[in-house]
Amino acid sequence: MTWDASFFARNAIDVASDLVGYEFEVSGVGGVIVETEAYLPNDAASHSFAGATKRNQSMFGPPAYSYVYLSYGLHWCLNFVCLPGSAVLIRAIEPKWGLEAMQTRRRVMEAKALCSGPGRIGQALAITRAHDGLPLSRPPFRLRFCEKSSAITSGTRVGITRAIEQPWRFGLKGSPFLSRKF
DNA sequence: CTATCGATTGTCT
DNA sequence: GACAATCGATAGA
Repeated sequence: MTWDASFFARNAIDVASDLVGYEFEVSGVGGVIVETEAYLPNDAASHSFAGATKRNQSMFGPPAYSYVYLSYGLHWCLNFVCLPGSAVLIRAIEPKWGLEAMQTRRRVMEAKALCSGPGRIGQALAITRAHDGLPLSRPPFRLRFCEKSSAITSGTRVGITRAIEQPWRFGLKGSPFLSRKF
């Protein structure tokens, strides 16, 4: 079982929910996606809300591509593009491959602190502007379906000031690698 | 444990 | 000039 571009050519809410449990890696470093958030067109908290700009152009490109942006001037965050103007933010990963590389890049040893947050993932997987607008189906990325190991939960999104009530954050129930509890 | 605050820079008003 | 899809350190309960 695997995925294709049509998997992402859907409502970002459905994609965000379905992505939890997938395995993802960048140049051999990664693990299981355990937390995601959906951002939609006409969503006041989405970078695409005010229309296409130089920064968010990837969000308006083809589905199944990456959208990487710099958060607070210092954290690179990774999204998977869905239908035009929508994307799924990858918020937490359960480390599985390349633990040593992650520990070196993050300067932390505990597995729970390596990828539990969008900025931490960016640092652990060495994501930069160079990873923006690339197809998820080809190196350095690798994304593959993985049988769900437990139930999916949902809740409100994190770190935003608008549309804060939307329950568009999804996660693996009970996972110790979440960025926050639900 | 929770709460607060500084860091740092691209982007938009 | 203001602000941001965050993190880590620190102070206090």
